[in-house]
Amino acid sequence: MSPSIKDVAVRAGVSVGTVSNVLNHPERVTENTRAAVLSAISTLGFVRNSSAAQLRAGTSRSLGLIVLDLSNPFFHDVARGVEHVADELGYAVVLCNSDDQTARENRYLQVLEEQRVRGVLITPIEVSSDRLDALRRRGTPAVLVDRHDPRVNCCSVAVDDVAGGELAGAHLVAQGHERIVYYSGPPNLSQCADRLTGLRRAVASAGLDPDEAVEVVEVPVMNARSTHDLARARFADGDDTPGAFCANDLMALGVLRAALSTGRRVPGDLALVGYDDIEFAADAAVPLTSIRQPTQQIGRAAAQLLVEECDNPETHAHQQVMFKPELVTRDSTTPE
Amino acid sequence: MSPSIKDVAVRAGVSVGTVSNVLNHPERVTENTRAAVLSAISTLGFVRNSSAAQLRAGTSRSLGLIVLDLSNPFFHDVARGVEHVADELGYAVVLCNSDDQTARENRYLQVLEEQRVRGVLITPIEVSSDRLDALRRRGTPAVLVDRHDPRVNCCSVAVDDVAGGELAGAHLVAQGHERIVYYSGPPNLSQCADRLTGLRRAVASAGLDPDEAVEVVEVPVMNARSTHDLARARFADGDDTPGAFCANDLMALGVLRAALSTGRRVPGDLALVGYDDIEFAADAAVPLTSIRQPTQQIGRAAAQLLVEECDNPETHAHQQVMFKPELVTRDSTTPE
DNA sequence: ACTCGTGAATGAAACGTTTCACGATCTCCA
DNA sequence: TGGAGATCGTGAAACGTTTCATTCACGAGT
Repeated sequence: MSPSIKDVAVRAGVSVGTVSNVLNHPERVTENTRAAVLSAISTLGFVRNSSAAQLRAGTSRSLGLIVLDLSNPFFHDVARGVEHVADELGYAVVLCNSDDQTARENRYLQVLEEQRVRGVLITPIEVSSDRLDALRRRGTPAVLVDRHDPRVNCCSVAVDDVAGGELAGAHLVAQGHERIVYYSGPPNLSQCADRLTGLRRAVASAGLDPDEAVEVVEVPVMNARSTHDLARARFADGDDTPGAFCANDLMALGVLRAALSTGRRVPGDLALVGYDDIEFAADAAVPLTSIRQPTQQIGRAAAQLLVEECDNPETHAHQQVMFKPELVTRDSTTPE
Repeated sequence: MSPSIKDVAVRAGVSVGTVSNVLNHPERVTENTRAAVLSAISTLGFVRNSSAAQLRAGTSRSLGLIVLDLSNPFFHDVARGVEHVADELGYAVVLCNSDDQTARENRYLQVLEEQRVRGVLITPIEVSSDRLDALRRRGTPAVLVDRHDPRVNCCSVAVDDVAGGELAGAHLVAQGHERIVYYSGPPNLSQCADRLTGLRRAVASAGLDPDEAVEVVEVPVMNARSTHDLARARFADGDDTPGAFCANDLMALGVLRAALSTGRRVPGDLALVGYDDIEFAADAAVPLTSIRQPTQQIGRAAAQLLVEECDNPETHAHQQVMFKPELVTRDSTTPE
């Protein structure tokens, strides 16, 4: 078995309390004894048992973060933001990937609660989850990431998707395109629906009729291949709509490839706007105009809200933070 | 404070030992008492305190996984493989991202050891790390991922990079290209060096002189943009080498864009091979021929080795597993 | 010489589990 | 009827920390 604080105490000729003080309150201990204890620690190779420490202390300094999909750069950046703030404030982050499976999400919530994390950051699969409600009822604060709670029962941090759609729409209209295809994901995803709302709003405020100017194409799986296949079929059928807006960049890359391989010039024949501004957007065959979300900031803000709630449970007031997205213009809409 | 096993015991009218049995050995307990205990648990909203459990049990059922860079799809897939196996064997995985910083790597090693994880899977920044040696000396098994230990002191799982380079080289030569540019990363990375070795070997065994047929271009940062800039400059200078092999797919995408934008046809004027077969390779402007590594399998194998060592510490013999990469042929080398 | 105050170290209690040797109760059969 | 098993449940000990009231040692001030 690995040596305990007791072994260290014996070796250094002091009591266990003193060893603990060296570890946690070095200033309470004399230079000499501290040195003796530290040397005992290193010769024995002592490593503190955090289970015991946390059991006694009753509370941990760690946060749980449950994201939908770590392979999505969006969530990866969010996580980075969270870790950064947590680091600064002396919290550890337990990173969990629910992979869009309710079973996994629930399991992780259970594990995090058993570990007595101070709080949880989560992009839930369903906005209202019994498991999550129970957690919060028992006193573990939670913050929603990239989602809003319809009943405003906890803090949340998200991005204004309507505004994002509006940015894209306004940009396309400003380039003179009066007909736009919107490649959407499943319409029950609020992100997809909101972006469409924004797009239609932009079109309307340019004096066009949204019902005529905007055509919605629902793509079942929001990836490049699936979108490519759909778009290619449309192009083969003679689709010559001059503008396209995609619910994410991967989809836009699919449309781009379909367009180029059917002899269309981008942006000459087709102006294309994506969403998310993923790293590769700038490096695509035609660099992609996209809507950038402040991903790291989302993570940072969420972590700050959570820690604030953990530290001041009584005075805390729930907040719904909403960031604004930003248009990044590249070759896919603006001729060089 | 949240209710403890004691509160549950009182509520259900049984002893704490019985509650513990319901939790851990349900078969030792009568149908009736089990029901009573479970109902007490749910009305009180009891959640087991894993610190206490682990403290008493002395050992945990969790593994640590430290990767270099979670934003790299390669490591993401490895992690997926690890989680899958761990799940099956009833282990939890603590996922850590060292982000290529020694300080972070050391901090995580410390945390994992304090948590008394059963074992650690790691892609270390330096192959020989004092911190890691110490960990293993104190009895926590470790397995190297995507690295080999020169002193064969622990298990490791990696991919044969020489073979990968050879595959790429043989393929390009078979297509009739007798001059090849190798876009390499920093040559002190064994991955880059090994792939070059393989490439030269393939060229040589086709009867060509490697020194003449292979030109090495060192790209300082292994991403798309940096490679694009370098390649574009070369193309502008009139480079007309018919074959190119890149140390990873992002670099290949950079070369691809540079080639297309300077009017070259791919594969007509330039045949291009990448490495890693990242998800986007198939969806690039010209779908990319690439060398696929069995990423998930790496993770699975590593996890299996680790668990094996954890379960049979005495009989265990260290193994160095080496996977073979695979050529995936797409349009960037084969005319349609 | 005596007390007081201060700073350092002590040691026992407590945290919430799991474990295990030990009772209690019941069943079955001689 | 009695005793041997088998089956359930009990309760105290133990895990390795942290905390905190207490003790100790040592100078300074009267």
